[in-house]
Amino acid sequence: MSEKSRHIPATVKNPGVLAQRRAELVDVATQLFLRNGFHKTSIREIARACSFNVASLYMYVTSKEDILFLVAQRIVDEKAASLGDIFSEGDDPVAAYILAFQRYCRIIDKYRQGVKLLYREMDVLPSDRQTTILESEIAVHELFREIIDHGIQDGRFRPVNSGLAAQNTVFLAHMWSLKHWSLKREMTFEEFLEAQTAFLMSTLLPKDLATGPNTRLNKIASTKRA
Amino acid sequence: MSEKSRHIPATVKNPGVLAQRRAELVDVATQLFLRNGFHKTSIREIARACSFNVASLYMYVTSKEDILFLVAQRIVDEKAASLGDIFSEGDDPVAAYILAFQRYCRIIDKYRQGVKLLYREMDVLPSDRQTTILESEIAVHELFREIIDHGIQDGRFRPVNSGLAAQNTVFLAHMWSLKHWSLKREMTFEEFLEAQTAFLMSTLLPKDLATGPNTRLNKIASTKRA
Amino acid sequence: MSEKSRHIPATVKNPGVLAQRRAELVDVATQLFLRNGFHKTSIREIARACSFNVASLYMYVTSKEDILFLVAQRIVDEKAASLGDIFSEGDDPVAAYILAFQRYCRIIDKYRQGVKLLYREMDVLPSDRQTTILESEIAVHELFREIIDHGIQDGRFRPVNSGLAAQNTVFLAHMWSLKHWSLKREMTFEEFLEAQTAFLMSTLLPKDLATGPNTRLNKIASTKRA
Amino acid sequence: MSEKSRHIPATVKNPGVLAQRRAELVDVATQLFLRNGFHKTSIREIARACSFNVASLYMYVTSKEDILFLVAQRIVDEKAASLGDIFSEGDDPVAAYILAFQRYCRIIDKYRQGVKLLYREMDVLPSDRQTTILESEIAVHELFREIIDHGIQDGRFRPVNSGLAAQNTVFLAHMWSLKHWSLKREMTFEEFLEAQTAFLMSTLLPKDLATGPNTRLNKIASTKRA
DNA sequence: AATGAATGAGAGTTCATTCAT
DNA sequence: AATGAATGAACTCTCATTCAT
Repeated sequence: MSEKSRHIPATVKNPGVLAQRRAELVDVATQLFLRNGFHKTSIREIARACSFNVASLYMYVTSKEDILFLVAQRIVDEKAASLGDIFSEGDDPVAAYILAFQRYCRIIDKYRQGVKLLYREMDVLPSDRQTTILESEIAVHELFREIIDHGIQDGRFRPVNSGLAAQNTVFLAHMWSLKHWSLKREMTFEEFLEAQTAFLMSTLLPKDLATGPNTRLNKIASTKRA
Repeated sequence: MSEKSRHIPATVKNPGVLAQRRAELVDVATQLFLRNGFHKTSIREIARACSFNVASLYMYVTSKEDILFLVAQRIVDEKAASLGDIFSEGDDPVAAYILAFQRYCRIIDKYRQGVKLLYREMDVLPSDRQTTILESEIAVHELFREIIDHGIQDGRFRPVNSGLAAQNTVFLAHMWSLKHWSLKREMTFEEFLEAQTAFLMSTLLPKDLATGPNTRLNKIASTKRA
Repeated sequence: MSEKSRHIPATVKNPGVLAQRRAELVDVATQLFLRNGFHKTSIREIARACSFNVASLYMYVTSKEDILFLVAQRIVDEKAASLGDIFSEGDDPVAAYILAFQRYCRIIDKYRQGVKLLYREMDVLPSDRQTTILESEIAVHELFREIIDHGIQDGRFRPVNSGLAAQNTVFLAHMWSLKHWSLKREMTFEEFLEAQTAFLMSTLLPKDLATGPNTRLNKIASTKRA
Repeated sequence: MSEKSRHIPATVKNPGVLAQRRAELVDVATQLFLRNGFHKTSIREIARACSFNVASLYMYVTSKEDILFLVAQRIVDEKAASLGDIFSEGDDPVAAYILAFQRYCRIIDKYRQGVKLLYREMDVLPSDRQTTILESEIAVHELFREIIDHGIQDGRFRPVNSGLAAQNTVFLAHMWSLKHWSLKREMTFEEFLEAQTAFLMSTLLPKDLATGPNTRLNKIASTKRA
């Protein structure tokens, strides 16, 4: 979890103040980055939008790049927090998979713009920082892979390449963010969710189940939904 | 095809010269944008890298943004050209789909970085320019959708939501570009191609075919490959 | 000695504390100024290097300039202290001169970098502060001048312009500091000392002594050396 | 002569324009550096003082440091040009030495502030640039050393350490610049010149000449003066 | 058609210093 | 007496763009 590379030095000492004002800073920066992108957002703009003096801002971060890292971190962390324990519950891998995917999709929907931001501006960060962020993404892959592997062992899933299947799962959820401009014209989020679930299940379930009506599957998920 | 919004004003009158030198400009700019991103590439850098004087460059283009548009256009156009007539041939929708997908994937592999660039920098363009670029993307969706619809009508494909299926098809090809940092550690392009083909086919083919060995499918594709 | 202009106001009342912590401050600042120069050393750097908080530092000093003044003063004072009573002892002006010069040279060697710092950064100080520092230098001139005048009166020295001779004496000692980059490649400090002593003596002693072997002169000095 | 390290890259191509405007820039910068020092002079100040836009200024230099280097170079070059051929003429090393010293002193007087600037700000430059500047200084040492060696071989000078003697010669000329604040209160430049000449001659000439009246020596110099 | 030179605006960052506690 | 946090002003440098020829 490379705790070290998550650290960003600050001049401010009081951890409470640091956390609180950084939160303020990151909030504002996130808004601006989402709206105008990283490069078109100036430090002065950010400072003006919070109640920070430009120099004060630099008590909380070392560089503009740091702000992007904090923003990325927050998105990733909130995503992780939202994911919570959806992977731990239950023994049925099919239900677990569906539940997890749908929950993950809802998180993507919630952080739709944040996800897009990550895809867009990640390369600005130095590679160790990128790695830190991407580790979180990989963690999600792994969780899905575990479920899929479970399912394969149980004979509930077909013996697919679980690594790619997991990545496809995650990527097809991200699609709601990256292709939103196109998808929103054709379907609602709920429709996307249902169709995409069916789509994925048809790649995992053995033939006889895969072709059945999806309603049952979705019902499982809906029942367990928070 | 909104021919109008494709137009970029220039001081240079001679269309031959315009086309030729723009091509040079776009070539160089593409390289630099791919390597360093749009914002970290300066006009001076571009001018230095081709045989242009900074001021001359502005005879072929109105702003730096225009260059990005031209670059985006070129990527999109080359992709389109590469696609060529892969959709027109044959009557077998299954073979057509597989062939088209695999060919599209190869194009994505070829323009891997260009595709990434598009995802990353598209938002810099004003929305009408974005639309122009995205129309080309939509065109690809449509082509896939047509094949799928064909297949559904023929009974060769399941009655899926062909719109989403088409977008998934395209998006899962793009995955090779966007997730290359992760995928390349686990598989070669050919492996990706094969697995992803199987993945998609299992969502389209009726149960009895979907679970069959994929070798046959790939053989079809290989046969028709250029 | 313009005691007034030596004073630097402070918020701290307790004179003991003031002196002690100022000493610490000046110590650290001297190191940093020597290493990086006055302008490239920031207040924060100084505060970080001692046990001071930036704001606390300002209780002992009114401005960054003050610190430079204190540093300059300390160098000058330590030089003065090292000089001590070398001028008072003995009646032989020749021996006294040689002893004083060589001792002064050793002090310059000891404070080599400090001397350079003074030459370099003195102009940053307001002119009254400069004067305060330079008075100390003038005092040294005067001491040398007295010896020389003595020698002239005794007939041991030629009737030179004692003012300039004194300044030359001091300046040629400073040379070890200012031209160290060049001199060190050609001679050791002891060689410099001996040669420079001979050089100066040849300008002061009447013809018959001046051309004699210098060993005798140096022996005198060596004998009385501390 | 490390011609390479003398070069400073520029965006401006026309060498005439480059030279002319750089001269303007260096002129102004010299004034400001002399008056306020390098660090207290801002780029904007310099730009304002010539008719340069800040960005234009950067077409002629790469950094503020470059300007200091150019200023230093100009001082050093003008000094060198002024020195001209004073060393080549004549066969009499005594006359040559006196002439050269006095001429050098006049140059120091002319560039009094420039010389001080060099002593003060040289350390700001990176060491290769420093070396470039100091080479010029060393060249002067060497010229004096040659004359002195000549004189020693001819038996006109005493067998002193010619290296140190040469450096002393140069350094005592610089004294007029570095100690001007003090010297000017006690003597005019001409008085300084005469006294310092006598001072140096007494270290070089054998006893019988050294103690003679200096008027003759000065007369030699005066005759040959430009 | 081409280009060398110019420029206003603004970028990110750091500074010496002071306030509030 | 001490300090954590704050700040206005200034810094060097770069940019996309345009003028004059």
